[in-house]
Amino acid sequence: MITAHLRKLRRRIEISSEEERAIRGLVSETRRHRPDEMIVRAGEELNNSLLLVDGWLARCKDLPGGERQVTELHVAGDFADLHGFTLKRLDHDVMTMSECTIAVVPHERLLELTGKHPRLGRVYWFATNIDAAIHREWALSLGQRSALSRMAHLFCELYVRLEVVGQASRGRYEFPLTQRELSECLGLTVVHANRTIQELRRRSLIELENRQLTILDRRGLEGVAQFDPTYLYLGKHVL
Amino acid sequence: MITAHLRKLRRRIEISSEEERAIRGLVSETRRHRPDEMIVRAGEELNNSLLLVDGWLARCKDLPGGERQVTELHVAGDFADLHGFTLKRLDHDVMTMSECTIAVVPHERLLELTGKHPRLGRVYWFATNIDAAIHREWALSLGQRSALSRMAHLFCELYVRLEVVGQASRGRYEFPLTQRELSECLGLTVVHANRTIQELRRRSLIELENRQLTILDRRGLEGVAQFDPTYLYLGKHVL
DNA sequence: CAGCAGCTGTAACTTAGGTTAACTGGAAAA
DNA sequence: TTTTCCAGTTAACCTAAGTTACAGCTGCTG
Repeated sequence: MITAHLRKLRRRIEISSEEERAIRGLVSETRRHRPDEMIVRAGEELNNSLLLVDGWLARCKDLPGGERQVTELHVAGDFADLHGFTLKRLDHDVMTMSECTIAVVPHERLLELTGKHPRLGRVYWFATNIDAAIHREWALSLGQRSALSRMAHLFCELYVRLEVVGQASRGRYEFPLTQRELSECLGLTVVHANRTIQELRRRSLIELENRQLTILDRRGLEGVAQFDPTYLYLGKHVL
Repeated sequence: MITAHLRKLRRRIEISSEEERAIRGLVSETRRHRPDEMIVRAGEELNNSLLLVDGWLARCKDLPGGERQVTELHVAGDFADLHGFTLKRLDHDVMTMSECTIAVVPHERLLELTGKHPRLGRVYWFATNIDAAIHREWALSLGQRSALSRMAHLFCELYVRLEVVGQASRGRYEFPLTQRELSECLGLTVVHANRTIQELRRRSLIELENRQLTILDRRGLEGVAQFDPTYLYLGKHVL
């Protein structure tokens, strides 16, 4: 059920089998959701955090005028709102971008876990800090990279993150977002997002059809993205 | 020495006097820095976190071409790199924006503190999660707000954060950044940042001279910023 | 199986913000 | 003093991205 999550953790730190057992005990129930559902609303009080087992989620922030910015995308193995454990209510919505399977983790269990295993407390603290590092990289993209470079960067980031959980290989992964949703990640209009996809296609860097993304030239794509995965903290880490 | 920090914490959560004593014991030494110094370099191994006692710091991310994005500004009472406690190395530089007084907190002491006081562990986890919430609000600004609204938003955010630590009142605070540095926060060129300041002045929303920012019309400024401080989590919080 | 809704693709035109470059004025060197 | 330097300012011009509008396609659903 939560193998992707453990795989993601183990890509960064050691987890003993006892710790693994404790982590597996976090989940109280699992749920299914249809695409385009809002599963956490900004401001509502939280008693659970949601561990994404399968599918894609987005953290969305909206302006009164309706403009939307996605601040992070989540894939299998990610906690979508682990920060809700300390924040108690979120400053953004969480929406499904595809069919999703979600494991519910009650905050009491997290409290108990981090009490019994202080190291796992630091591990999950670390996990929210990686989310923050991703936010910073997105801010760099939004503030300084061109539309083309920004989109290329997002495709590179997702490739790496999906590969960790075995959902990307041989330059391919399923990319369930519509162009509108993609444009909301990148701070572009749909029309310009479309032009930008065309340009990446024209340069033979990617293919994108039927929700399947194929990276034709990884080097080339990483080049236009100026992609450096250090910010994902993938090396082995001691906590 | 770290009164601003305690004031900031207490604005959000209860801190007992015993906890206060433990927190005061974190600091090993304090240092002074001149403006425009790099005090933490991206990637270097960290054994300390830095608590800003006085002055302004910025978290900077640079592109190979030299473009810089500031991902967060820090003022008195903030930990500049508390996330370094779990990340061990940063994905960004930390630079002084003014003369600064900085208290050094060794990671061993943080480890000891969070071991003895698990609640304070959650408090500091909470603190890094607020930084992430600020990152998200900046991403929303960078992706969706106009230059004018974005700059207004930054001025509003800083007013609230400085007021908490007693460094802003009656619509005024010291703003030590140059227009170049300000432009790097906002993802604008210096020239356009300048035009944008002019426009805020023309609308009688702010004055800015000799590194002093005066907000002439708080309502008006918050209006163009569409500022809602919820993301700063200022209410009382239980952990 | 008609009709609608949502996603994708294009084109024509507009605009916010970028670029380059030049000028000002004050403060620190010299 | 004079010189240098840098933050701030302004202007002229340019371009990446936004806007509006429409057409084609797919997949529902009634």
